[in-house]
Amino acid sequence: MMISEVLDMSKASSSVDRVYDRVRHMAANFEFKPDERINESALSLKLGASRTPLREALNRLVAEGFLTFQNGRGFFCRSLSPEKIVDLYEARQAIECEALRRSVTRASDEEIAAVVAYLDETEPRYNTSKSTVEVLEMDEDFHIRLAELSKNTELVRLLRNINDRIRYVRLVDLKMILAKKQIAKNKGAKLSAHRVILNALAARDGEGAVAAMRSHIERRREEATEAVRIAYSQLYVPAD
Amino acid sequence: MMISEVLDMSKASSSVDRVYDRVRHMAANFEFKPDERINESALSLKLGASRTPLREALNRLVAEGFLTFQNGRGFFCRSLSPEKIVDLYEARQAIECEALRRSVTRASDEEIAAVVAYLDETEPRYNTSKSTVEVLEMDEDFHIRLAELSKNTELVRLLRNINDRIRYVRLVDLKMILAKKQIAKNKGAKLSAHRVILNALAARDGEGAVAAMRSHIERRREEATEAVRIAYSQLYVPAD
DNA sequence: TCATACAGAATTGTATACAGCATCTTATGC
DNA sequence: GCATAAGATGCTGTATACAATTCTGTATGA
Repeated sequence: MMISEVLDMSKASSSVDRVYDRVRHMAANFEFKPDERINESALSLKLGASRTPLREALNRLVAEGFLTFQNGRGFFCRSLSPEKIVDLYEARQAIECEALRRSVTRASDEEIAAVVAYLDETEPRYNTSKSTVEVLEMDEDFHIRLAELSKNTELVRLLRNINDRIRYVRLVDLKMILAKKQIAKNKGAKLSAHRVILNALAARDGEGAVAAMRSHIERRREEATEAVRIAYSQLYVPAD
Repeated sequence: MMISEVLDMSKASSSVDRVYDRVRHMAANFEFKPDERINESALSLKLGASRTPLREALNRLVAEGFLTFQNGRGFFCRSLSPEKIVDLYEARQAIECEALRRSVTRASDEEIAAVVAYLDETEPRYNTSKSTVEVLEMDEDFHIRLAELSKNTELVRLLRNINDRIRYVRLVDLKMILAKKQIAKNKGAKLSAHRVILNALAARDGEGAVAAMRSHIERRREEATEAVRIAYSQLYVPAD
């Protein structure tokens, strides 16, 4: 038996799965423009699969909120509006605060310590990294690990979905923040928002942790309208 | 031009949509047993459509959490476990409390009054109705109307999804409550939980409203484990 | 100039076919 | 009697075909 056969736990991922991953990534990053109609034949050709598995993937993505569907007219990229993004930020607050509330009683000291260790490890790169994509990935990863402490798989699932749907705007927002050099001001003296949340959780201070999380996300939510405006301008100008 | 053409806004719903509605209903009500494998050919025959639109509908339902999917083995009904149901109740708390928090500043007095009117109208039937299905529908409807006051379509969407996924267990739970005659005790003197939440919202008392909502749902969450046990026994005995 | 109607092209919606797995049955050896 | 292997069966995964619908571009009339 070959080593590759032993290591291959991927269940020989199907055509639908491959197509799904690709299209989801494309939709998340607005490689389809907002409200753009998706041509099934062209896309299936580009992805090297027939329309049948493509349409199955597209249907999944509609249910996940990445695409929309109109009878007889086919699939479209989701629209991009400040209202929609604000809605998602609020949903994120709901999910993450609830998760935190549950984590206070359900997460062991060891599990919390593991997230602290992750924060210790990644924090240096936070302020030095030139890649906004990398920074955002670390940020998302932290929030997911934190949410997982709640032991509630549904909350984690919802958070993953929401994160992926606001990723593009968050990326723009992050660039905006870096451009304004707000990071530099925050560096050093003040504890990072993540650290504050985690300290409160470790101290089993539910109210404090939730309050810190709420205001942490609230800050970004308030920037959403401007971030969407910038996102639009980025989407409709030649790539840099 | 015929009147029917003018009135027909239904866009001649497609085969996928019809199949989707039917299968979603079946899955919500556990007409498929937990973890049961779904035979596509048999089901497509039963629903009068070919496998192609059926599979598109099934893929949507996987993304919505009603079904699961395993590569090469096909589609299965979701499993039914106390842990999963508790997770969903907690997600519901997160969503509904967040919606309430937003409604405090966003709902007009008139909009709140409309929900009060709905409560006034339906409340008499609450304690008299023999149909648990009707009672649950009224309850769900109230919660949706309340959530809509937040003007956050994403929260409403999430709540709809969660409600549909816990409906079967809630129905069992409701029968359990009625059997114990807890309704009779609550009738009269005490304000209904819905009334308390709505009063707090009308008074713009966000903290009070959220606290009332949280404990309202919490009470049901605590019964989830027993309700799931009963649900299981109902599913695996001859229908009454 | 604008609106409308029509024909052709393009695209979607669904059925069907078939290859490839997974599962079940039966047979065989221990 | 039990475990295992081989063959048969049934189901899933995907491609393709074609019907039905929508879209596009052009021509016609007010």
